[in-house]
Amino acid sequence: MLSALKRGFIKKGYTVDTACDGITASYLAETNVYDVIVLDLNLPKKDGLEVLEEIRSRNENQKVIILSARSSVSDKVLGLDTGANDYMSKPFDFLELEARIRSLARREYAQKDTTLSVQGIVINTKNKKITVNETVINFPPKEYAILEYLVKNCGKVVSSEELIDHVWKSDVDLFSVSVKVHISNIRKKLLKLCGKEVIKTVRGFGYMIEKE
Amino acid sequence: MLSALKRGFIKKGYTVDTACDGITASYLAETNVYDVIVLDLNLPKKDGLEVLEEIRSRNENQKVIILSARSSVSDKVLGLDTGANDYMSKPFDFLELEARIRSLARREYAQKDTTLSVQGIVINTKNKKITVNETVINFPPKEYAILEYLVKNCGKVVSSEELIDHVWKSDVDLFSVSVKVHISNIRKKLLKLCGKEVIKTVRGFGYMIEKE
DNA sequence: TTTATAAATTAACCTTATCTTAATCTTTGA
DNA sequence: TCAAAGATTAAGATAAGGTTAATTTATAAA
Repeated sequence: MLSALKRGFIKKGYTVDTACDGITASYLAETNVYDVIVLDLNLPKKDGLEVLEEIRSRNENQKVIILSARSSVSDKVLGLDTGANDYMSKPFDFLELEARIRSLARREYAQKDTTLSVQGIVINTKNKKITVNETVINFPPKEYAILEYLVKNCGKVVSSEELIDHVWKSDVDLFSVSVKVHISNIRKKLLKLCGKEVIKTVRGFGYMIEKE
Repeated sequence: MLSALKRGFIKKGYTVDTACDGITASYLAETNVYDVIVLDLNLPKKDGLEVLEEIRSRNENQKVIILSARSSVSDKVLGLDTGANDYMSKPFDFLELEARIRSLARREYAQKDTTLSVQGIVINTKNKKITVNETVINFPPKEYAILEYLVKNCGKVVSSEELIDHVWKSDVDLFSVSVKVHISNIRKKLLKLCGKEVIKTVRGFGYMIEKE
């Protein structure tokens, strides 16, 4: 069934990783970023619910659909309460599974297509354009990514380390010096158009854009 | 069925609004903020899917579970693709519906709790702001960390060594003198706004903030 | 491929908030 | 009363963050 599902999803254009046992599943979930994880409960080596618990403890937002032969209400309730986002009992229909995956993934995708906005800054995440007071400014990639992350997390202090984690590729080893320079350059551009300091420094903690 | 569900959920401690037709449903969804909306597709006056589309266009993040007599795969796929987060076909089990609601609502709740508070001191761990009697004060990193630790452990005596362990990086070798100075500075600021000593000294043991 | 251009990073230097230390003063309990 | 624990103050040390300019790296055009 595993390979049949994989073939089916690849045909539909998805990128798929598979695991034959619980330990591999848990390892893959830890080391990769997935839109959705389809998790069979009946796994060798490590129980599916245990895998789910590990996934959930590591990442509150990971989307997980449980696939299980157990179809009783109590099994479903247990699965959902352990942290699954959805539960399908076998036998299931491929099209329904796909629709449920789409439904779970939609929100993440949808977010990418929307515009974010705060304090007069409007970010179109689709075409990567940033508008401030009707003026469209071109931000280079890193500056764009930093500003987008700050706007997405407005109202929260974001540390340099957090920025580096999210904006840079995971393999780079970078000093926060670079962040300072980028922040400085972003501020310069914003100040010209906003007339006020949008990015605040919270000394010792990081940077923040206030929520209105 | 509507009133039976309502009674059931209220008994479980949920707060529930109900609507008997599509127009009312759409209106309620527009004018209120709900953790989850359970939406029957077969509604008088306005079709459920139409209501769903309106909800979704207004709020990308609203959680919606469809409840429907139509149980074919194509109906489910249509419902989920229109923007539902989940789909249950009748007849359904109340406990399963509740578990699915919990599953959808879980994530929102998880994010909400970012403030600690005791004795009129409110600490927002997200933006690192400390509010005392409506006044926001800026605490430097060490002072902030010490106060946060004391508030987190209010009602318990915290020794200087414990503070050093938790507030300072593990590699520093520090005398407790520094803690004393920080405590003194924190007290000075709090006293100005509280009018009372919030941090008590327990001679020989450490410091404590009383639990109310 | 080479060249021109833009972008990212590093380095150097500056300012200043914050931290620590030491000296001194105050409180507490035997 | 008097040690010991704790509090306070102020001064020097430290580290966080900002800015500018130079260097390196990536990207696009010829």
